[in-house]
This record gives sequence, C-alpha cells and structure tokens, in this order.
Amino acid sequence: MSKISYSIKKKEGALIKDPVSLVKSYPKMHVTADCAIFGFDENELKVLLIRSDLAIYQDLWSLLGDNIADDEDLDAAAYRILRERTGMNDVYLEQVKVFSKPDRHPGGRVLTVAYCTLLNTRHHELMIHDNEIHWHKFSSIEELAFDHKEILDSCYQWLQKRIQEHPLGFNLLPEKFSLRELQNLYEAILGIRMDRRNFRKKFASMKLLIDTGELEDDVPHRPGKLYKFNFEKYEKQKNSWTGIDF
Amino acid sequence: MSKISYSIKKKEGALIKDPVSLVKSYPKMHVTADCAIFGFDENELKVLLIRSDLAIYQDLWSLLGDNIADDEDLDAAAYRILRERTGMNDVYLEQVKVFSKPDRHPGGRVLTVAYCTLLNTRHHELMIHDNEIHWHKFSSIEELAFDHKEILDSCYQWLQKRIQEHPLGFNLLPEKFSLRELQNLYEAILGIRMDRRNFRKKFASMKLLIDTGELEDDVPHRPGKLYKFNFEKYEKQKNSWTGIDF
DNA sequence: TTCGTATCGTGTAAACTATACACCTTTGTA
DNA sequence: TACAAAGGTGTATAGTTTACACGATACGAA
Repeated sequence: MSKISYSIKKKEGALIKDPVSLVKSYPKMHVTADCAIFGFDENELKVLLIRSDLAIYQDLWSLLGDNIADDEDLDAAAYRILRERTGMNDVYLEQVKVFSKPDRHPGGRVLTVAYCTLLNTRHHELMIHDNEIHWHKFSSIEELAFDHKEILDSCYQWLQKRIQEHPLGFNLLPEKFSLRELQNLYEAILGIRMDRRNFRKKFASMKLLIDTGELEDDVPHRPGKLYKFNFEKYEKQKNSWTGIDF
Repeated sequence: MSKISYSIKKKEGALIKDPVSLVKSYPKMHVTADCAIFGFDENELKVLLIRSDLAIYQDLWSLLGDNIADDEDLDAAAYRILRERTGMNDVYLEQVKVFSKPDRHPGGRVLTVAYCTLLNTRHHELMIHDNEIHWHKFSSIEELAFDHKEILDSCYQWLQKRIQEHPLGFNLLPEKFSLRELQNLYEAILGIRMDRRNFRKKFASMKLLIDTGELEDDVPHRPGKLYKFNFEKYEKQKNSWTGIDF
C-alpha cells in the first residue's frame, strides 16, 4: 500500500475542512505534453520533429513538447506548443494517452501526455523559423529520443483507427483538394490500396464534400475537380455519426 | 509564450549534459488516478463509489482514486487502487483520459488520469470491507464530488464505444453466463434493444464462446445453456480484430 | 397432473451494403 | 496528332444485416 494512500485521509474520521493543506501533503511530479504533429506532403505522411538538445540523445530527434504551466489546462498547453512552434492556432489536436514509466526521462521522473496533431504542411511551412525543426517521413523514422518512438507509434495507431471513424483527414489537406489527393491520404495512412470508384462513391454518399467548381491547375494530365470539406455540416451531425468504414 | 518554455533551453546553444538539473528546474504538479469501476448486477450497470471525505463535498460520492507514487507507473497505480479497495488483482482496466482543468480540485491544482475498470460484482463483493464504499446504479448518479461526474460520463462513453469494438463485456459477467445475460449486458450498456436471434448469431459467428454443457439452475423458466468466454483464443486473434458492430 | 408463463433454441427471405470490374473523356506533352 | 495519365461514371454479384415466428422445455401454481 502506498505511503500516501487515500486511506490515510479516512483515518481522521471527521470530514476534511481544509482541502488546500490536504493537497499540499501530496507528492508532485513533472508533467509535459508532447505533440505528434502529422502532415501530408508528396503523398507521404510526415511528422514534425525537433533535434534533441540533450547530450545523451545527440543526433536523435524528438517530438515537440513542453512543460505544463501551473495554471494551464493540458489542451491549452498543447495548443501553446503548436502555436509557438508552427505559428498556427487553428490546428486539429486531440489527447491520445499518458506515458508514465518512471524511467522514461533521463533527468528524473517526467510524466507526459501525448497529443496527436494534424495540420496542412503547405499552410504552415512558412511560419516555422526554427531550423532545428524539420518534417520527417513517418515511414523512415526509426529511433527517437526518450520514449518518443513509442509515443509516435501510439499516435499513429490512434490516427489509423480514428480516421476510419471520423473524417479527420481533411485537416491534413489544403482547403481545396481533389478526390485523388484525398484517396492518396487515406491509402498512405491506412497502408492499403482502394478502388477509385468505390472510394469516390463512399465520400459522395457522405454528402460532406462541396464542389468548388474549380479544377486542379498544376497537374500534367486531365485535372480533377476541387472540393472543400463541409466542416459545418459535419459538426452538426457528428454526434450521431457512426463511422466511415474502409 | 510560457515562462518555462522549451525555447529557453535552446538558447543555451550547446547540448545539455545534465538532464537531472534541467528537469529539476521544471514545475511540478499533483497527479492522481481515478477509477470508474463498472459492474453489472440485476440487469443494471453499476458504479463503485466512495463517500467524499471533504467537507465541501459533504454527502456527495466520488470515484475511487489516489495519488501516483513517485516511482509508480500509472497503470500500476490504478491496479493498486483497485487492489486496495476491492481486494482484487485480475481486473480489467484501461486508461481513458486526463482531466486537467486547473480548478478541478478545491485544494489546488491536481491533474487526474481517468481509468475505466470492469469487474464482476459477484466475484468481488465479499472482499470489500469499507462501508463507505458502495455500488450505485449508473443511471441514477446525478452529482459527484469534484469533476467526477464528467469523468464518469467520459468513461461511460468510452465503454459504449469500446464494447462495440472489443468483447470487453465478459469482464463484467461471471465466468459462466447465459446468452440472455450477455444480451442484457449489451442492451444495458448501449441503451438499445436487440433481436435475440440476431444477437446469438453474431456471437456464434465470432466463435469465442465455449459451451460448458451446463445449464442455468436458478431461473423460474426453461434454463439456458451456460457459456464461457474463450479469452485465450481472443488474445491470439485480437491483433487482427476489426470490431463487433451492433 | 395439468395448465400457464417465461424463456430457450433455431432458419429463412428480403433489404441493404460492399465489392469487383471497364470504358470513354479530358488534358497536357512530345 | 497521337500518346500518356488520370478523370469521371454504372452495374452486377457477393456478402452482410435485418426482420420476423414457432415449437420445445422448464418451473410454478392451481
């Protein structure tokens, strides 16, 4: 039984009137948020990494992370990290999992909350000025500092699962995109090939795509129509949403 | 930008040789684990709650929780809480989400990691000796101490979703159970009625039920067959598992 | 012992959904 | 002008899900 277990409080018998001194008697630990920042570019899933500044992880890369400030909500901390590093505010971001192995950080016990972040690299690339930060192909990332490879793999699995339940993929694409780009994205993330006609039918039946009336203009072949994702309509119906299924 | 942001470290230029003093400079906070402990009894979903010992939450109940010890993994902490309160070791338990609002605890900032726990009440009821702890009907829980109602609701939503992807429900049932009990469980958790024949077909097609050859012996009508869940077979195939779908 | 009640156990037809598959069109480039 | 590359579309088949009904069995009460 832990030395600081709940049962100690109960032995006092009477109700506790001073929660502040109670909480002060509890142990504290370091807490960070780490963001697995995914982008999609040249038909490949990319991850934004920073060069580790710890000597023992020399030449290794790590996820972007930071401490949680004393009065800061975790989601706010994750948004702050994104804002500081990419300059962007309107980024899709979701909490994935806490990583808590006592020895996961060489500097002592640090608990970290993993966030999965999806953004469009084109939209964001110009705002990154730190040349220690780069986009890496997800498929060629082999080793990272700390337990960040494990965290990244968890976030990728989370993404694979989540993208089949909700249309998150649009956060990785430009505002206007062709159906081919959309299909390439799904194929890259899920690691499977799909039938083009069936893929189009599936998205057509969701009725969440808006035909912009525009065409691609930078392809060396017949250009496809450009669509926008109907975020508003999706927001309205997502409570009764049951999944996409590929 | 946060006062304790990552970028401060980078200004030093050279690589950091002493991660321990680096980490010591970070802020610390209190961290707990709270368990939403679900049971199933009399065709109802139940939750194990403890009477709050804080005066400001007098007459309110709360989830079972405790601090994380300095050298303790989060999952280990959740198991410890379960072991201390129910006496059980072999309980199904999964991390759900971190709750981090700065003002969620009246005694100061306490970050908590929510765990969803499933157990069979019959198997465990005798081992609970603390009379401040009771099973409550999930459907009649209206207010809890702290933000525990919000946490419980998140865990319930997690359970509803998860039980449609993986056969977790068996953790809430006795070792041997009838198909009617199994269906009652799913109907209670999902809040829907199902066709008995289709429900049976679905589970039959999974081939994860073992016919014990025994019959119910405490029902005032024709007894049903008793089955066991084939945990071993499920463990082997769960990596390639794609879902149940009700 | 018999009857009423509650549940058990089972199969099939219809509706729906997912899959496999091919051809002509459009654009750009050589 | 013809070749290369992808766009855009429809249909038939297989597979899955749903809706639905009846005889059998056990218990309890009269």
